[in-house]
Amino acid sequence: MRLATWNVNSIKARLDAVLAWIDEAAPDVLALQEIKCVGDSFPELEFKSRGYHTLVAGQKSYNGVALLSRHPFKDPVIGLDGDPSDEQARYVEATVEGVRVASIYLPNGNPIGTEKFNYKMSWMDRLQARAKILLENGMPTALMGDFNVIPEPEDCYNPSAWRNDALFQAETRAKFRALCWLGFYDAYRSVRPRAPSAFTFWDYQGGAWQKDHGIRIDHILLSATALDRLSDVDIDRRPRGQPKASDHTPIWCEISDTSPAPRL
DNA sequence: ATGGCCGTTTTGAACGGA
Repeated sequence: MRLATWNVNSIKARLDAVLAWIDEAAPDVLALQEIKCVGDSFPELEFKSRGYHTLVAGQKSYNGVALLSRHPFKDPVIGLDGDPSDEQARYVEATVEGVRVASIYLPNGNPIGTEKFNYKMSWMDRLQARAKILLENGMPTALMGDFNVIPEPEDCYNPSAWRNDALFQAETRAKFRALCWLGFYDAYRSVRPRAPSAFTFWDYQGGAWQKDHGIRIDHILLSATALDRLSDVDIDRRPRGQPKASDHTPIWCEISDTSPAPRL
């Protein structure tokens, strides 16, 4: 089963690019972020005609996440527990073929020292609480999306340029690591621990793409039971180089039906 | 100094992104 995630920065502006990518990459599940539309405006029919079910947590103008799947969804959950007053559409979760999958758009949190950063921190605490429940449920699980976290200095072109950014704060990175200590594994680094320039985002400004001044902030976190079935993972940089691209590019992984044989 | 963006919204300056 192939799982993928992509912050598309408006599904309306990116529809042709997303359709072209799923035709080529053929993911079984694609988690989308920043669809920037309400559920009624989501191009459900275009995906349905390609054999995909859709599950949408929409919001007008900002945020918005969705899941596409070739197989039916079971037990969908829209929204993240822990703050009933939170109206931002940043979380959707469901079971596909016995795997629990989530599409996550974690708050940006800039500038630091403001209510936006506090919101990011409390959102990460809520995600931690949800992740704990998912592990206790015991199903193989993939948390996929735009985490807005640069985990390590190697995950950005110039760490000093990000020192005062919410994406690279010690507190932000510590909460991301807490998810890992809980039992969620960074799929990309599990397979490619020292791959350089493993970026998923390049700013529109300053020729960042042309200079490869990127950051790795889109992640697939796998429970141990899902990691045990991981056979491949990669970042597909090609969509970022297309005209009218999103500032993010997709990352995907392959989960085998059974665990790969031990290499002894 | 070593850059210049993009998508959204009661269409045009403001906001959010990272």
